[in-house]
Amino acid sequence: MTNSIPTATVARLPVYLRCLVDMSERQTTCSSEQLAAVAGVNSAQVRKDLSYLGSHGVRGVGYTIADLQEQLRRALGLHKGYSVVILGVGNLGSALASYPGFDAWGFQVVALFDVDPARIGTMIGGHEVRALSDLEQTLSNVTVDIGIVATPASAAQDVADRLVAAGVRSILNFAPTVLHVPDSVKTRRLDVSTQLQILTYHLQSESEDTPG
Amino acid sequence: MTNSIPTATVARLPVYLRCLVDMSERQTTCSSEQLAAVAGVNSAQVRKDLSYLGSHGVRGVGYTIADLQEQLRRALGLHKGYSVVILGVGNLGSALASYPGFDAWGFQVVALFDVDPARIGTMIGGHEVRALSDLEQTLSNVTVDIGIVATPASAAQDVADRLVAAGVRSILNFAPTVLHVPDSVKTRRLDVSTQLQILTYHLQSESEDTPG
DNA sequence: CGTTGTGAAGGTCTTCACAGCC
DNA sequence: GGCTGTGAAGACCTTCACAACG
Repeated sequence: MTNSIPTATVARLPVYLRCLVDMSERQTTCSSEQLAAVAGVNSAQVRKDLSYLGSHGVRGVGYTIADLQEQLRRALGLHKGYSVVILGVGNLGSALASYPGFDAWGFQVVALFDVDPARIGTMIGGHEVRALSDLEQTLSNVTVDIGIVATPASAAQDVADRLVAAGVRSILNFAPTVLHVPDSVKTRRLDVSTQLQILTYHLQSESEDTPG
Repeated sequence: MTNSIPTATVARLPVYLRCLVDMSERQTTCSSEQLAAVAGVNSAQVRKDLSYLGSHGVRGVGYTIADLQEQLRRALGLHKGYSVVILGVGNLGSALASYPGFDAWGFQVVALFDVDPARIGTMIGGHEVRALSDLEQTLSNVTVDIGIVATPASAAQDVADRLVAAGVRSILNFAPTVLHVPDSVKTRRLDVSTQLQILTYHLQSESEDTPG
């Protein structure tokens, strides 16, 4: 299947999906214009994005919400289930371990890891925290699709290397670091301070524009 | 100052800054090639990005790390301090309230809010949790630069509206929702499930390519 | 000699605008 | 009539490649 969807489109599909789930409580059909308004994009964008999934709209009417949801879930691979491990259970990792959004989208947390002896053996969100040194052991027994790195920046690359060595193909990185991994492994960064700094750029560039 | 930096560049500047902070422990100077390797981008990209800040490199040598850090901080507005409020102190909001990265970059958390009576009045990360109904009152007494929305999706738009009405210009949104705000207000989304779904797209599109 | 700064080329993404269809 | 699907245009972003320079 050479049906590759442009990156920019892929990044919007989860947004559309969520909007459709919301909408489905109120309507069964929706136009590209409506979806665009809710998702905060241009309607031509929506139509072009959806056309990569194959054309499932009806001219003069719009899209059937239920069908479109199904298409999106299929395109994003959400009809399968995925297993997840969380590395590092400090404040953020603990919060993630209890995050209800995993279940809701078919992700199953299979293990938590940390290096802190005070945390190892404790239960968080229904899972026992294991020693990080047991990572390889655990990954040899269970298939893990996604590793979530919630360690301090200093430990992130090491942990990522070990995940990669153990065959994990996807990493969600909360540490404020760029991870270096083979091309075959996909990583996404979710870094609070980077995003804050992008906001401060705009805050300050506005105040610069103020005439003196 | 019509010195506007392209969006794509602005998004990379925080990454460069962090890389330079790391590097500064080991060296005083660095080439675009080196910075590019660490930041995971092309070296021409680095040079072009940095050229928007004005040209501060030395041919044949590279950039002085300390100077470049200073330029980046200035461009991102980090020489000023910013005040932050956190809306919603569930798992995620609580974790954020204790996040050391705020202080490190000059952000000051000035208040936490929640609707849950069991949480109101408790202390988290050295701050007392206030009733969300006191939001307007508080914002009329203190200038707040950035609102961090860590509420459930269902409350996010309401909270955002109230922040905007109270004059907050920047919002960091952890709720899995697209916020609708005036153009003058900047928002950034940091949504775990969106990012996970982008990862699953790649996981599944690979397995599709496997010849049958 | 090594590295920057940048014009030009090449991609990718977004938006327009309208034919085609229900 | 209303809305989709899409070619074409335009905006934006990245990469190349090399002159300029310390």
